Amino acid sequence: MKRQQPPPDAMPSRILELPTWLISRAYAQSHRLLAEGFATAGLRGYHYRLLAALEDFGPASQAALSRRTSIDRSDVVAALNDLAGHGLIQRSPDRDDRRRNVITITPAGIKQLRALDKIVAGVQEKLLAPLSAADRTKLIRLLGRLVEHEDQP
Amino acid sequence: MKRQQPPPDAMPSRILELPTWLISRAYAQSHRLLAEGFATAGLRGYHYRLLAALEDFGPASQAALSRRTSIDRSDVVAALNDLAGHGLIQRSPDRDDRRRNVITITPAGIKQLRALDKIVAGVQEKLLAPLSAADRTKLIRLLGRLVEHEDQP
DNA sequence: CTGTAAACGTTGGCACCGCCAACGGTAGCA
DNA sequence: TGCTACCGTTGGCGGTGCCAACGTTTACAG
Repeated sequence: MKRQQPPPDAMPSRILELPTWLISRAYAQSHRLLAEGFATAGLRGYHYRLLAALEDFGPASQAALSRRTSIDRSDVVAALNDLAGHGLIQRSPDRDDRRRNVITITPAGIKQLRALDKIVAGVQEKLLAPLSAADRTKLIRLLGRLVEHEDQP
Repeated sequence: MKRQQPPPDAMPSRILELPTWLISRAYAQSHRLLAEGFATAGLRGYHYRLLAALEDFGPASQAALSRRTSIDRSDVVAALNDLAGHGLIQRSPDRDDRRRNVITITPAGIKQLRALDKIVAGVQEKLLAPLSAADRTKLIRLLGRLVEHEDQP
């Protein structure tokens, strides 16, 4: 019985046990799953975040979207260009403040967002598959506490 | 009393509660801390992984290092170039197999690795600061179980 | 023994996410 | 009014992770 894929060599143990390493592995997995899912729609994580923010908060300026999604203003520009290209959002000048664009999600955008929501839910399921419901809750609580303290010096 | 930094707007809740989102936030934090630490030595995560593998397993070919660190062969080339430039490793042709280079960590490399180990340990501490010892153990176990199943179809 | 397959190092490229600097245009405020 | 801040946009950079292709060298099957 021969191994089909060459055996994955062991990493240095000092790294293998690091929390930072485990987190980076978990992130790699979740990123891979999400990217695969989003790619079926020709989109990426940024697009999902933006569409979700638009549905949750309604039409908004690009700067507001940047703040709400934690995506850099310049990256918002590019992602919105993509979304507009797919007809998922609409950009129009703000008549009350000529610095701004008002971004609106289109019906097609809402429809796409629904599909992405399903994909994202499926990814959570796949990612957490090895854990019981109780363990999932525990993990989420623990990660939440790590992340809460994000902006402390 | 005025806010020095503009208030961070809230993200869409559907995203804020996703395990994949929490993991990506945790990764961002740990990556930021590690990058800051490594940068003080002018190095990056790849370099640490390679030095650690060299110390743990002894001199090795680049392909072996690639497998042991899960860094792509082509990226190993570049990272080893950097390390050689800093005098932390030595590249020499393998006389028994002329396809290979033998990579050896230098005394300076070992010394640098010691410093990086300390930095990395400090980052674990900073990252896990919000958690009790028991919670840290729990988190590590849970993440370990997520990551174990990495290569399942 | 010979021809094919595999491994190796290297170059070059691409994607995603995140971040920063600078610009011209606009709005708000002292 | 003039200064400051905000806005959208362009262009760039870095870290991590991939993949394709190449010439060289080794290993293996016939």
